[in-house]
Amino acid sequence: MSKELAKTYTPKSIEDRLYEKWMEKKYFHAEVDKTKKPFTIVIPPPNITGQLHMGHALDNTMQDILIRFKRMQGYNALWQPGTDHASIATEVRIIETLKEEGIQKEDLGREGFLKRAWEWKEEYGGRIIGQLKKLGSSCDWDRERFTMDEGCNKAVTEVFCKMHEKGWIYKGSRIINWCPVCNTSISDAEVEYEEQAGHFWHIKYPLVDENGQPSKTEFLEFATTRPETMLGDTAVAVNPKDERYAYLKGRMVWLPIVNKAIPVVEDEYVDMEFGTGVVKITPAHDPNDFEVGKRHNLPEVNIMNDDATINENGGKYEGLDRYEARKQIVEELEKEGLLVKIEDYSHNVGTHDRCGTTIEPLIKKQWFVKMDELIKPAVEAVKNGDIKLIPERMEKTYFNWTDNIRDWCISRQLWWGHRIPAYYCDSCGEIVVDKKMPAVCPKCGGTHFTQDEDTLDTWFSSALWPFSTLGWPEKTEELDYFYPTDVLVTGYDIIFFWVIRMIFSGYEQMKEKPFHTVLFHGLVRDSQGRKMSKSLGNGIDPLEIIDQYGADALRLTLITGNAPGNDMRFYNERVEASRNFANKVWNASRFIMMNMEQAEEKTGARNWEVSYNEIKEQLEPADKWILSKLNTLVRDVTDNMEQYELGIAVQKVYDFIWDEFCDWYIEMVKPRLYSKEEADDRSKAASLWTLKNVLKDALKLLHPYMPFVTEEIFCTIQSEEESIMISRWPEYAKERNYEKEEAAIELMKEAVRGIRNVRTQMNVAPSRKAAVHVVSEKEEVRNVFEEGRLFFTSLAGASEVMIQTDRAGIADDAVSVVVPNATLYIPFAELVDIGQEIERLEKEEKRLEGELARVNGMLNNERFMSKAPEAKVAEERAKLEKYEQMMAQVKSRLEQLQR
RNA sequence: GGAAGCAUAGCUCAGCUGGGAUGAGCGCUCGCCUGACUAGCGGGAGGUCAAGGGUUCGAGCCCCUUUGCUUCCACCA
Repeated sequence: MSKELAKTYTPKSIEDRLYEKWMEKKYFHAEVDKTKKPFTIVIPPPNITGQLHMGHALDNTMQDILIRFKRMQGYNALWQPGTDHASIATEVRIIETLKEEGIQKEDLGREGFLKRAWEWKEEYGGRIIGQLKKLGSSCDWDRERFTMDEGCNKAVTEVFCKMHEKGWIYKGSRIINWCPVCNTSISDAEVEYEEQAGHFWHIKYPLVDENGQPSKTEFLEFATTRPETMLGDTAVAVNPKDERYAYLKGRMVWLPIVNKAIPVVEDEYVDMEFGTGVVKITPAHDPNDFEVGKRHNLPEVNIMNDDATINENGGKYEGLDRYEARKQIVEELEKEGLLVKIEDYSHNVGTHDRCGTTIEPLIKKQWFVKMDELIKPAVEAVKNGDIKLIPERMEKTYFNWTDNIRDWCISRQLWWGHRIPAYYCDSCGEIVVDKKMPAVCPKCGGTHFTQDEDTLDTWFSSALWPFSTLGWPEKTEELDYFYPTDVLVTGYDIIFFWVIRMIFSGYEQMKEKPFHTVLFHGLVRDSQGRKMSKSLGNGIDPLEIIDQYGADALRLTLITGNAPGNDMRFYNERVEASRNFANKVWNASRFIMMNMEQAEEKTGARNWEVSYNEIKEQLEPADKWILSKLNTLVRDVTDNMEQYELGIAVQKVYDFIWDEFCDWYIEMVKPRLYSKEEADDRSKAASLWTLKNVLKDALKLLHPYMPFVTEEIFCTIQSEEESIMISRWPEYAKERNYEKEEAAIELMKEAVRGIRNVRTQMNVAPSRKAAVHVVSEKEEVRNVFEEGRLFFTSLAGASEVMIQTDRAGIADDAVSVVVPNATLYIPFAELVDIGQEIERLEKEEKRLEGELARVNGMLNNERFMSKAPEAKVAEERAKLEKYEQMMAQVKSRLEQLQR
């Protein structure tokens, strides 16, 4: 009849099978159901180019925990999955593979290239999904989306047109970051600064004399890190307050090589303290110079082609690469005697975060999103707490960005992505932004249009993810029901790219926040604290870890021992510890099932398969104690999880299962289970009932963290529910609080620990079994144990051992240990070294003195008394009383011993 | 240049709005193959909570200063 757990825990043999079962049963699927409260998470869509890495594993484990938890709590839990087309990343990868075949993307043409890209998506887009499944992610795969599927495309076009109409999307000529290798503009957020060793070239330009010729005697010296840009210089700037250069007002300088006169302008931007206080101005190739140029109406001379070679404005340098041009220009300047000196200089250079190429600031016509109005509700939402960031300190990073926000450059010169819905009239060039190609030009009546060649920044579509995936811009039931979503889980590294943009998009399009909480996690680093990266080759593949230790172990490892938003180090020893825990749970469960089976064989009935009320009267102190402990655990764990303190919550479950349940309760209950007496069957049933039900609830608490092992055990041990993942989350039950029993067993644990210590010190041969009877002068303690017997295996072999238990705080209580069949009687005096005992008591006395001082300090402190809540004061008063009692006992015992 | 974080046991890290560091895992060490589990059981050693100052009856936690490390933002030619 009974199913059995395999003798050894082998995750490989259970995980895939259980996942398939869950899929088949459609447990992950959520439908609109107005009778239930929704709980929604949208997945940060992984790139289709992606391979699951530790960051994903952490991110998705956290989401899965929250979703499974809420699902068990009875929410209609939807975890909305999908993937991101990742325009640049994917396009770069495809170009790479094409290169291997000796094909250029231009050879294929736009359509041919896109065909390849879609094939590529089909081939690799599913890979990461399969990997997420390995992890146990309970996403609603029936709702899987893609940022470039039909619905998302619609949403993108809709938003673009709406915002354009509002004037918040515009096309403008600006200086942008250009990647000469990817051949596209990139946003500020995609620029990564890198410290590079370079040079500082000190150069001088001759002033222009009265005849309009370069002076032979007057020069203006300055320094630059990019001498080649001089080809595009249109001015030289000094600070208006700089008296050294006051004489330059209105004069011109001679731009060598290009051989023309350019003005000297005065601008606050120039730092007088830095270098010579003179700056050459190249508006077309430097963002700051661009601003200066705008202020002084300077011409913008672009000297570069898109591939970073010099263009026709560079005269004889035309066609040279930027670095080659630099070399030759420096040589020429030197020949002319205009090079003063070369200094070594290390400075930050902007590079493209995707390919590492040094970016080139260029002036280009690009599409921008105007941010000043759009950002306001996003700032407000975090300020007034509508959206909570966890940990809170992330707010600083958030505001740092919003306060310095600049317009968002959204056009990319790529093919893979959402093509901009802007159309140019072939006859008059009029720009029409519309959802589809217009038929007639509103300006000239022309009927032929060409669509803008550019595509949108990949984050433009992901910004809409929380509502586009739910059907927007259509008015869907889903949108109505699941939006706003609840929690967003992500790494702090994409707060600017994604989080902020989703927030302002949500407010703008939906008039409502996209989620109420953002839960940030840190980076997963290697065992030495380095970032995991391909180039270092120090990445740990989560799939290998799963293969070796199981997904459960990996998940537990990623969640424990880490506070929100902090980076964590990953090393195998920690995974091993997690796997060992899974194994522990496995074996404890085997033990319980084994005993149930034996009991059934003996009595022919499963007389523990009853309700709590039916078994209540038969429970013994140990049973009540563990039930009470479990009850508290349920409350605490639920609390922690609701506060998103996942690591703390699971740590508590771990401690409960291993220490309290396995190491204490199971040991205490063994003698009862092994008893051959028929009279003990009732007691046996009570313990089996407790074992099974405590285990079941503990498994439930653990399930969000370790879904596979808990499901396998749950389904084996029990028949009425078909899966733990749709079972009911345990709830705190007041009637299962047994304070007296709890206190008594805790006391006894202290005592037994004492016995073990004594025995170890005396090197007494171990006895296998022992029963502990509690003799207490306190009535309530006696009452608890009157009927109860507590048995231990692997316990000390002494009998009639008196142990002081004032450590647990109750005076004059003592424990006597009776060992069956033992003939050895060891008087207390022989067991305890009097000197040691005095030392211990003196230490205790000192500690109590400290405690008394502390509590007295509090109770006598006016400020504390006026401000502290009553409960707190009462608690402290109780402590005071307890400490005073203990003190008295310690003192009398000391006196006794010292005599 | 601006900002944030970290500094607690040999290692990696928890410690909630200030109220006893019996902290956790790993490692080390001693003793156990006890009928669930050697992926285990029972003990033990190991911390002036980075340094200095302040607030407080009381500080790992709050404030200031210093030192060291990490990260983010900006970028001065």
